[in-house]
Parts: sequence; structure tokens; C-alpha cells
Amino acid sequence: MAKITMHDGSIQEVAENEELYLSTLRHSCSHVLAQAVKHIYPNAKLAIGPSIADGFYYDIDFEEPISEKDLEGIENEMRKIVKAKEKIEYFALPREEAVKLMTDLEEPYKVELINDLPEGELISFFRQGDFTDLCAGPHLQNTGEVGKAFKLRTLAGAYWRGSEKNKMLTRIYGTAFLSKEELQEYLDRMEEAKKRDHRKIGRDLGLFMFSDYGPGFPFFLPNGMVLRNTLMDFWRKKHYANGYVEISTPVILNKTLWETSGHWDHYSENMYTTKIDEEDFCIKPMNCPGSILVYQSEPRSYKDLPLRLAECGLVHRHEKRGELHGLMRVRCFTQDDAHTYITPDQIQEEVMAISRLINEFYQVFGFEYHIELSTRPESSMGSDEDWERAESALKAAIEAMNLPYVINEGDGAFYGPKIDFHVKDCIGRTWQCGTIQLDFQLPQRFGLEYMGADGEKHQPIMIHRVCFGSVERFIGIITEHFAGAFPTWLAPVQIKILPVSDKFMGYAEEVCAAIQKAGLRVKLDTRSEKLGWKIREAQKEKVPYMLIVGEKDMNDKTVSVRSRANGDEGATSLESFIARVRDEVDAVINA
RNA sequence: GCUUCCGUGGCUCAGCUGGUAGAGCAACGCAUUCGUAAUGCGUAGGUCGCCGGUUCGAAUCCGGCCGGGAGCUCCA
Repeated sequence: MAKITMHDGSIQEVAENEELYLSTLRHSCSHVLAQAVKHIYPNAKLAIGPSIADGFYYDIDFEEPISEKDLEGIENEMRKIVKAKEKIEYFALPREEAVKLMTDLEEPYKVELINDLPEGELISFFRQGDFTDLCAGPHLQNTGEVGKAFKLRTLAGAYWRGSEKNKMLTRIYGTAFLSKEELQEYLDRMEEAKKRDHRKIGRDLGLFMFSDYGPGFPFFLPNGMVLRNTLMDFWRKKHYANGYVEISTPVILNKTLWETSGHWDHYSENMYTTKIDEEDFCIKPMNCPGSILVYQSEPRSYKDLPLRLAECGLVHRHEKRGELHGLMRVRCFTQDDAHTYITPDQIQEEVMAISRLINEFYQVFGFEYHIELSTRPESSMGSDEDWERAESALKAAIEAMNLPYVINEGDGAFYGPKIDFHVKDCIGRTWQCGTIQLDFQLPQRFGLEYMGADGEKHQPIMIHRVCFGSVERFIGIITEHFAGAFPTWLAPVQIKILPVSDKFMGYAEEVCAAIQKAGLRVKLDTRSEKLGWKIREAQKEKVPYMLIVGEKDMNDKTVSVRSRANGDEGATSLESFIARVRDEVDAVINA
């Protein structure tokens, strides 16, 4: 057991394997960091330094810019402080004295923090040697307990109190563990994540590229296109089977449409515009107005509802340069969108049907996921009653399905509340993909209506929803999830034929033709390389199956299978191999 | 957009304090005809992101722009 000092100065015993102990260690580490910084840069102004998921950081306002090279010096100073085993002491002061202390120490950010703390309570501080910091703890008993397994990792900018309007401070990130082994394990994991980076795999496997002529605008290469089309074929099949019809609407439409929809008021900063014959047009950032025009193209009856209009539409959004990131954040992407038009009493059933469809999608990729419900944001349109109605309808649907969820207050779209689906990839990161958004506003703005059974006109409710979210981003996510080793049904090349030598090229060609005829994606390695080399390359290309054909195979009319997963599997007849792979693929796409 | 770092042949990188560029892999050619993760030899390939400045001279120093990375903010 180890001792830690809590917010009120009390001492608590915790086991060293407890989460609380590790986070306390990291927190104390951030103070050692701050102390080291003050030793080297006495005029640096401290902001805040919490512990985080995998380490700690401290936001500091430096007079002179510092660079990553300076981290080494700071880290050395930290090690001195740890070695000194300074006692970490708790004390608390009334507000006025707390403000005076931090004013005397010339820490303006700390003064601001104190002034924002609730009235009446004593303000807690921790002191270690020559360093005193405003802090809620908890902390270790002395700086020696921080140990040796910490490392400063990187330098970054961060806004004071997280607001773009405030000054940017320098954030120093570090990570700390209980043992050097765990630290090394962590660093290795980081290295592994880097290897999975979809930008690297995308280039290595020829999936996609970017050009300086269009930052943030992705190009799909032949292999990436196979992946993408396979994904979309699957998507279409599922949607057609679930009562969706598909439409396609223009990328450029008159600005007045976007004024009616409200996008111009709420979203124009992100919209690309163009002039045609002196009139203003917008490049669509969303598909909904187009869908609405299709809805309006003919009179609708309650018998037509739910009307499910799907559109894999290419949208363009002007994202700020620094926000671009491979396929994960781009300036033009395809939403696997659908807008369903329903009567008010169909909300729950339709939301549940969509949730089931989304669930089906994620299971295919082996994604776990969780749900978040987002409520009315500050900048939004519509009446309180409509929002109230929409939010409770979504809640009712989630609860009826018994799905656990968390609520994000004020995180909804400007036209309505939403449910977001966050998938978890195989190294534990989560990504928002699917979303279901209820919308009373657009039907009202566009005056949508349907003829009810009562012979009266009624206003439909609109649901915006996606399964993949952005097709581009989803491809990025699955690329990292599978580390480029896509399951057979998705792999750009499913089978690669490797002749042992040129002498067997004729037979290899026969095998290749037969596989192609069976509708599988096959490639023949025609180079005069040694077998080991061909295998090495095919393995690097992450091809699920390699077929080695040599003299034995030619004589026996067999193929020698080497799978990505199991290695050498021995010889088998061509027919049975084809049947096996066909079954494997069909199991997914015909499910 | 903000902070910071970076930009050398297709890829990964070397090039110290300024004297007009190198390596490995890939590519191409020749030889090799090979049974489960690297056969040998050879050839070609770069106005060192772009523009301007300092200098007798710049990949190297300075400024601007473009592009990229890590964060922040924003977000699918």
C-alpha cells in the first residue's frame, strides 16, 4: 500500500496497482515538470497540469519560445528533483491569502483560476521544496515516489482554458508509469499505432493519395477503388433490402436554396460558393436540401411513408487547414446519407429500424460501439416544444431497445437532436460514424406535406441518418482497424498466384483464369523472381491467399495454398480452393 | 485558423559550423528457372517544396508563400 494526499489534506492508502495511484503519480509528475520548468525558466507562467489517460501535461506561458530540443534539459532537471526526494506538503488558505500568494509568485493564470473557484471554501496548495502550486491533488508523499519511468514526449500549443479566443500556451506532454517495463511497452504500442496509420498503409497498398493541388481532397487509386466499391455494393444490397430507394442530387445548387434551408445562416463559413451567369451558387455541404426537392417533386400520401430516400452524395466542406488529417478529416467526402420522411407516430419504430441496420453494419467489421444522445445546441432553430418532442422521442427509442447511452448536452445539430454511434477499433480508439438526427425544422421551412388518412394535409418529420458516416473516413478507420490486412471479402487483391519458376507460367495462367471466372480478385506474379521473394512481397501486400504453383501442382492439377493467417496450408484441388474462398466471401455479402 | 516541428531521387534517410549532392530499398536491363519472408551484376533517376534576400559562392543562413506532422480549436 502507498499513501496519497487528497484534496482536503487527508491521507488515503491505495494499492499501487489501483488506477488512482497511477493517476496520482502522473499528477505529481506534472508538478515535477512545472518545478523543473520554473528552475530553468523563472519567468514562465504556469497554467494547469492535470494527469490524462496515458500521462500528464502542463500548460505554460513561456516568455521566449521553446522547442522540442529543450525538453531534454527539462527532463534532466526533473530527474534531479525526483532524486532530491522533496517532501510534497499540503496546505490550504482562504481566498484572499491564496490570491496574494499567487500574485506574489507572479502567476496570473493561477490568480484567475482561484478567482473562479467557488466561494467560501479553503483553497488547497501543494508545496515541494522551492515550488508551490495551486492544486486540488491528489499527490504522492515526496517527489522521489515519482520514480524513473517517465518521459517527456512532445510539445504543442493549447489555448488557455480551451478557447480559441484566448492566448495559446505551450503544452508539454509527458507520460509516466510505475515501471520502466510498462513505459517501454507503452512506447512500443505508440510505435505500433504509427505502423497502422492509414496514411502510410494507404500509400503502401495503393489505396488513395493526396495532391498539393488540392489539400484535403482525396484521390482514390485502383486498389482503394476496389475496396470502396465493394463497401458500397454491400451498402446498396443492405439498403435495398431494408426498404430504401436511392437518389442522386446535384453538387451545385442555387444559394437561395441554402438560405431557405438555414445552412447559409448556420454553416456558410464552411461552404464553397461559385458564380454561374452572375448568380450565386453553393457547393453542397450536406445532401438534405436535395433530398427535400425530390420529396417535393410529387404529392405524397401517408401511404408512402416512411419514404426512405438514400443518397451517397459527395459533399464539400471548407475545413480549416490545420484540421485536415488523412482520410479522417477531408474537405470533400461521400456521406452514405439517407433521409426518411415519416409521420409523428412512426418516430420510435423508424429510429429502431435504423439502429438495427447500423448495428448490422458494425458487426460485419467486428466493431464494438456505444451511443451518445446530443441535445439542443445554443445556436439552433425551432421552438422549445419541437426540440422537447424530438429529444424525448429519441430517448424513448433508445430506451425501448435497451441500449446504454450517454447524453451530450448542447451537442445536437442546428436543426434537431441526434443519436451518434461511436465505434471502437481494435486498438481501443473510438470514432463517431453513424448518426440518426431528428428534424422538425427543415420540413417546416420547406413546407413539406403529405395527405393523411383524414383527407387533411400534414407535415412529415424528417430523419437524417448515416451508417458509415463518411465513406472516406470509414475506409481510413477500417484500414487502421485491420492494419491493412482486410478480410477476404474486402481485400483489393484476394488471391495472388506465385509460379515457382517461369516454366509453370502456362499452368499459372490457367489457374488465374479459372479463379477470375469464379468472380474472385486474383493477380498473377509474372516476374522471374525466386519464390521466397514473391512470398515476401505478397505478404507485405497483405493478400489473404497466395497460391504457389510448381511442377507437382501442374502434374496433379492442384494449387499449394499459403494463407496470410496460417502460412503454408499444403496442396488442394483448384475447385475446392475456389469453393472455399467463394464461401468465405459470400458468407459476408449474402448474409 | 493558432502553437510548434518538418519538406533532399517512387519510399526510408545521410549530408558538421555555407564551397552547386550521397546510401539502402523500389524501378529498368542482363544473367539465374529456383517449392514457402531478401540471387548476383549492371543502368538510369534529384534545377535539394516554391519565390525572394544575404554572400564571390546556399540543400545548408534570413524572409515570405505552398505543403506535411504533432497538438489546440472545430468536426463526419
